[in-house]
Amino acid sequence: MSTDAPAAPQVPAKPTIDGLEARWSTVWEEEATYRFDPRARREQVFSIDTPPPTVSGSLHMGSVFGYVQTDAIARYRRMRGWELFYPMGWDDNGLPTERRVQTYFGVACDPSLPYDPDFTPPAEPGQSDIGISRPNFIALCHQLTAEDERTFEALWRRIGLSVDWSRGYATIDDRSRRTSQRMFLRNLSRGEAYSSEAPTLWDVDYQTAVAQAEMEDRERPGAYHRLRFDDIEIETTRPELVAACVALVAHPDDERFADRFGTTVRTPLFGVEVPVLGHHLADPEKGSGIAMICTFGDVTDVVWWRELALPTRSIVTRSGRITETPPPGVPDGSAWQAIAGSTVKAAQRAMVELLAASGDLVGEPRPIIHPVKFYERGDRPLEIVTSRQWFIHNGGRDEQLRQELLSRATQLSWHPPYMKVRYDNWVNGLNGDWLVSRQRFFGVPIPVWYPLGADGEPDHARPIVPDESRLPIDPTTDVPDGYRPEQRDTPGGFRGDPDVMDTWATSSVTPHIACGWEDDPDLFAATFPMDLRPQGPEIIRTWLFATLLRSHFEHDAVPWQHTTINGWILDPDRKKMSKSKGNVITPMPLVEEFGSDAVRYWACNGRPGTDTALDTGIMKIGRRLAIKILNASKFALGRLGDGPAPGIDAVSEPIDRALLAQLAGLITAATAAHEEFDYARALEATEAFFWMFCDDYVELVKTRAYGEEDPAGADSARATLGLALSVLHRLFAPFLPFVTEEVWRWWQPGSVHRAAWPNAAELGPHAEGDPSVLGVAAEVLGAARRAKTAEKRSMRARVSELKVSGPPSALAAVEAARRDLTDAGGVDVLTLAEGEKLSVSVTLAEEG
RNA sequence: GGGCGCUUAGCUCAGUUGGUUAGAGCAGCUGGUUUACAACCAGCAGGUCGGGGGUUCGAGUCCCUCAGCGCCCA
Repeated sequence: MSTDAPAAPQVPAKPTIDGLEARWSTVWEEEATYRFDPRARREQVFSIDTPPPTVSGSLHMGSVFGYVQTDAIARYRRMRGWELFYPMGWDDNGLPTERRVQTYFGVACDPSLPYDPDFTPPAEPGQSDIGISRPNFIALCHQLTAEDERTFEALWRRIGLSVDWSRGYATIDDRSRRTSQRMFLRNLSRGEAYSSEAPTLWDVDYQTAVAQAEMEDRERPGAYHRLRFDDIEIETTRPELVAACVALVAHPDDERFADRFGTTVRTPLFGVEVPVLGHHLADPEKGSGIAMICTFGDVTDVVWWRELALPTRSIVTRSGRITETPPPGVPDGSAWQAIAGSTVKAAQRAMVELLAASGDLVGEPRPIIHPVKFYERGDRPLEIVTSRQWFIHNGGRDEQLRQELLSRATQLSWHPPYMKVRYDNWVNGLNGDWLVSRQRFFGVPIPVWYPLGADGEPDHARPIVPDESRLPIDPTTDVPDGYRPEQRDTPGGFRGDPDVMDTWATSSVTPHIACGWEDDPDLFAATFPMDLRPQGPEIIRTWLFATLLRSHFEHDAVPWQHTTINGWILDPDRKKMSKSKGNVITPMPLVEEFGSDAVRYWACNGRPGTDTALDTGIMKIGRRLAIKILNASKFALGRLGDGPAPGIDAVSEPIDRALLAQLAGLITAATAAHEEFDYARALEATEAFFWMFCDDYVELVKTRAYGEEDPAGADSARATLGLALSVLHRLFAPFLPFVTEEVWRWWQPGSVHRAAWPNAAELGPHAEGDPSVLGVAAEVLGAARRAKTAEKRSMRARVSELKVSGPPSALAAVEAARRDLTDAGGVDVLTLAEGEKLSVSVTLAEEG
């Protein structure tokens, strides 16, 4: 705060809220209002792990919603005196960017092509994608995300996020790649990361492995086919996998098959001998009670295959086609030739025809609707293929770790608390380790190489890791220490891991990227563990969980103290807003129509964690509120005269003391709400008080504040107006940063956003005073207004007599406010009489 | 199928340990403009708190149950 002597207010003749965004965001940038002071000590810092927006995603009101709520929290904490560490990152690595680049430019990445330094993308995407090299493709990813990031930053500045823009990062930049790779190597060295050749969920279109967290169920039509294996009939929805069958399985307690366990049967068409086995996961109620196990039809097959130690007969390739040659033990006969090389769908048709012809299909296929697993961004059902992948332990196969992670989450304060259940559900439902490798291009490379034996085969058990000082590296172009570039892919040489990491593997270290883990120890010590992680509910299972996991391993601690989970944004018809539904609404037109403060008002009206409909009606109210603040401030400051407002000692009138007592209650309530991260309640309380202040208090004291007859009474009113205005400006500042900055700078030094949060102690002894006088006076004034309205008279009509009856306390309050009441109500004669309840009778003067 | 949340005025929503006659804004209706604000002001009207049952002196609030909506997980 400045030490300048208070000066007379400088109020523009015709204030407006239009254009405030451009003016003040420029000033904030120049004055570095939101710049983090790195000299701050940890106990002074409030650090926020801001979600890096996916820049390739569409900008919509859902983005604005959560970020504005967090900004209101940040602004409150800053005014409370915390040094805010509030950086913003961009999530640009990963498949969304690849997809966007592909469609935007009409290109496709082909890693087999050489780099073309002269490549320029076509102005318009052509009929078919142009194949380009991996370096060319990545260059286009960088080019497009840079543009997207400029658009996002412009919106965030326009909407008034108090982010320190000097501390930005992108999840693909050097710092993020270094941090992400370093964390991976730490996981690897402690045995928390490992690679394994294993069946994994696989998207046949994107040709990449997919993690459990990226998978979703979709209802799809299918059919049960009843197939004969010798004398046993099984039911399956995937008859095309008969060739991949390795066993039949029934529940061990199922008496129907008691004498068959341990025997074998032959598969139809192929005649492969397979055992009949028992396993508790077989559901006696489902189909005929006995199922075929294939490698691999679904995740249960994988469990059976592993736990029953079955052989592997994979027939589905990474591209989603049946292999050209049959797996070991399966005859290459006419049945095989009918499906070899065809798509899974075509293979199913062919198999059903053959099975029907051979009589092994019993009856007609029975159509059903059943859940099928899809990659969340994919179009075809996931297959399960065997490939070498990297995993990180996550408790899915380790009960002790699972319990540790459940317990770790209890060290976090969840706002609202019930959101923690989603985390618990997720952790309890994990059924395997976290698959972090992806067979994609625009991501953080897995930072390892493999030594090649004399036969040219890689030794995956002994990966070569770089020294941390070399990070970030790209093992497909960088060379491990002790090797020469020519040794790449040669016997006795080395090979770089071609994969990149799951985008969440990098997003899960955003606290480390932002806080400068290992790069800037002082900054890290001042900001980590962070104070707050704000985020959406849909990424509790991914972002929140993975970040907690990494911090658990690396620091044996939670990465933040608090997490706030925002609600969904719904379209005006209360449907979830999402790109796929095509109901997204872009923010900029709304910001332009209503103003940033108004859009922020709407967002801050959404309760923490509560889904909120897009409602321009609320924005209109926000706009009116901002204008009202402008006008009321102009008026009240105008009443202060040519000099500064009188000090608190000038407050003497009971009604003024009552206003300040109520104001003290407001400060206490708003502060308590903010402490609970309940910005919406703080806004609601402040807004309600403000309208009362304008409609009742200001109306009552406006005449007295002129001060022509009673200088002491005028000073009391002016001092109170000044105090109330100062407090209200600050209480509104987290929500309406532009209009509050505007009015604050008419009469106060510095920025309202660096001003001290109001404290009831500022109001001195008045904070403890009797607030009731104002309420009684407002009630009496209301009676006079009602009478005038009932008579269809102007509010300026004179009241010839106002009779108030009521208990002594009420009469004392009316007496204390007598002059303000007669001024504001236009009352000629005010008489008091004792009575049971407060009642008012009004006699209006004759018209004319 | 399991979990979580929601259901209060025509609309959007508050309602914090159970406690006077259930609130706000918007929309509606009736009025009012010379002296901060018509992007304004004053006032009015509008609800068996989703249905049913229970606990209690007392239930929008706690318990059970049913229905509908939404989300997450199978």
